[in-house]
Amino acid sequence: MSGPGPGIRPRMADVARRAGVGTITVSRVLRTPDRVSPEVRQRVREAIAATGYLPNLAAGTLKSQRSRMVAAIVPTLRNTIFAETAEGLADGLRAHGYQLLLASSGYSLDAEEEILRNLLGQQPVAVVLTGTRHTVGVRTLLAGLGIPVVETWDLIDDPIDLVVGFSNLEAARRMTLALAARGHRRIVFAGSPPTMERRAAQRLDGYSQAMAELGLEPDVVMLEELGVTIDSGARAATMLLSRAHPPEAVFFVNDVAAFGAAQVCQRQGVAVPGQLAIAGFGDFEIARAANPPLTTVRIPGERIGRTAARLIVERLDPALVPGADRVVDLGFEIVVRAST
Amino acid sequence: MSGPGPGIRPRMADVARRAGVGTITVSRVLRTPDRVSPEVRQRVREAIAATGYLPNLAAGTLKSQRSRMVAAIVPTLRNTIFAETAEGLADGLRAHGYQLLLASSGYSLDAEEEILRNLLGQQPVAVVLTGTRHTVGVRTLLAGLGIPVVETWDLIDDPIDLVVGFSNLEAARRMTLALAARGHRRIVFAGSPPTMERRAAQRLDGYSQAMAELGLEPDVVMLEELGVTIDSGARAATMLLSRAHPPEAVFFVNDVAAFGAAQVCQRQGVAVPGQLAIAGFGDFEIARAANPPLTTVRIPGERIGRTAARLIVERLDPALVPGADRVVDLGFEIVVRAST
DNA sequence: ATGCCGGATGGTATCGATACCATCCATGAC
DNA sequence: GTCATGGATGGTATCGATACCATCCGGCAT
Repeated sequence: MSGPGPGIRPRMADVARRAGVGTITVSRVLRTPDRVSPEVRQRVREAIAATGYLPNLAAGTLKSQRSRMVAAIVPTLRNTIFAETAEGLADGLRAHGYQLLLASSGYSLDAEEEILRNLLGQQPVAVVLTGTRHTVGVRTLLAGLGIPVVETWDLIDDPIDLVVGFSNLEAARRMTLALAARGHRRIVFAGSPPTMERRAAQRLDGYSQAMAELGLEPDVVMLEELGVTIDSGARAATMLLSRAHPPEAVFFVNDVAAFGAAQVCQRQGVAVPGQLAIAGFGDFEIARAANPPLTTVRIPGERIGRTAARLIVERLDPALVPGADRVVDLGFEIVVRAST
Repeated sequence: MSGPGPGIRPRMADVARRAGVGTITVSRVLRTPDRVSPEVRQRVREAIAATGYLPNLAAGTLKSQRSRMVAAIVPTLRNTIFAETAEGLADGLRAHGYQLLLASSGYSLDAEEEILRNLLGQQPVAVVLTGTRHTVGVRTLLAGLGIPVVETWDLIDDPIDLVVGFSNLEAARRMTLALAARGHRRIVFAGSPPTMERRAAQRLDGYSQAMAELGLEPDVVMLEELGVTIDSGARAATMLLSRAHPPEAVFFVNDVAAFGAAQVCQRQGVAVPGQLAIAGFGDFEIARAANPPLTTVRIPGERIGRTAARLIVERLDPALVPGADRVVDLGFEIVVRAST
């Protein structure tokens, strides 16, 4: 069962010899089994099992110029929502024999470029990026490559290649309008710095646009951290409540921060939504569990990953006719709960 | 700057020609720059930039039999704590030029083996697994390979190779004792099914052991889900509170579930810890944010990843003398807050 | 009965970077 | 002045699987 000793790994030729076939037949059993007769296939499979053979994919990649890997870069895995996208992507790809080469950029565009350079050396068959803002270097790199590129978590008219996401602007706009529909006028937007992320900027724009439509005065506060925390939301709420003239509603860029704000209100005896309405973004588990449960925007984190995987697989399989859509809008949903 | 057209990627020979050197010198500039004179190094670097050359790592891997990838398998990324370990690992490895090939097994040992088989084909230079329970196939596969293998999130006397974690048993035991020290006698343990995960089983054992030491009657309830949710904790709490003779304290296997229980108490007007003390496991952000903040066990999720990365790098760098320790205990910390 | 066709299988060149060994040159010791 | 030494550099074979093309065989149409 196990090899004769550590380090001595059988090669395809060993399997072929044992099965009494040529190496190419072994290759075919692994890659295109239906082009090999059942008996031979069976014999080769037994030889593979008997020798404990593991194909050296580096060799295959070199010759065929196609790896079985898809490179993906997320800002961070600490945020559940990107982790869900990563997992959806990994699952969707694995079902078709592709593997995920994953890296995180820490929200830095320059880091993204450097990481991408490394990842591309592995000859991935496709690339998945988070967001639609990238350095010129990233665009140049990917443009000349001719492999599928999927941008996620945002929508844009002229993607590098494909884009799967939803309109952050429209989502924030609709939530702002929903808050106004509940009778709130002084609505604050608590966001993360828009210079860092297009998603954050888009949400801010959506809020601003809605406020303009409503004829209301926009009022924005910034949370310090990018990976938005419970604490940062708590601090923002404390600050807002200490104002001489506190707002009627706060729309947080992220459920986690909104949750922190709800906690502060609870501790300080501030009625939610009576004195202060709170809305979040993301529909994380924490939003449903808050007291009161938080109004939020439900976004399809895992579906983004799965959809990206599907698009890639369709592109790569010559038998499948790829869909014509380069822009896939998965939409969002305003979930109104007791906090507004 | 960009190549002559899509698909035509420059090779090392192109760079070498342009710089007026041999290909091997280009290789050296990339892998061992200090073995090349500064002028030549500079010239080669310019040629690399001018041609937009990206090394084909598949070729290098094939010849050198060493990729620059480390394969890691986690049960899921949806749980923040594994995501943190993954991120710590990725960061620690990237600092030394290694890349993370990540997959998730969905808590299935058989899936783990199948995934590992695929990953090994990529010739990773090391493997990181979560947990210490694995199929015979996994052990056999890794035993014959001669590359560093790090098991994480648990401790065990005879690891496959290396293990980085903490004692789940001891952590649960100490927490149980801590609850008893607060005067609680009827202490319930709410865990996930121990047949699935050694970590869960170890925690259950730690609880049972502590209860035996204390001369108390163990009382265990099972949460339905493996990826333990707020809802599952809420359901468990509801059930326990509806008993004719409810317990004095509940020790949840996971902060998320404990948080759900705390919410139920709050809604039902059950005093915490007066009527029911609640403890969790993990010290997630949610534990600190709960009302009251939850007593919990702080575990070093990210440090596990970073430490695993360090061990791997030490093993792989022939210049470094690897530490002798095969078992690294990163410990845990009982964090007592207002919920007990 | 002959020849054609297509499915099954094999031989061989090849992908691109790196290991191994050879070569070359400058420096310093005698 | 000669030779030993070591750093810098290059030539060439090679890693292992797969693409390309050739070959072989059985079955079927003529």
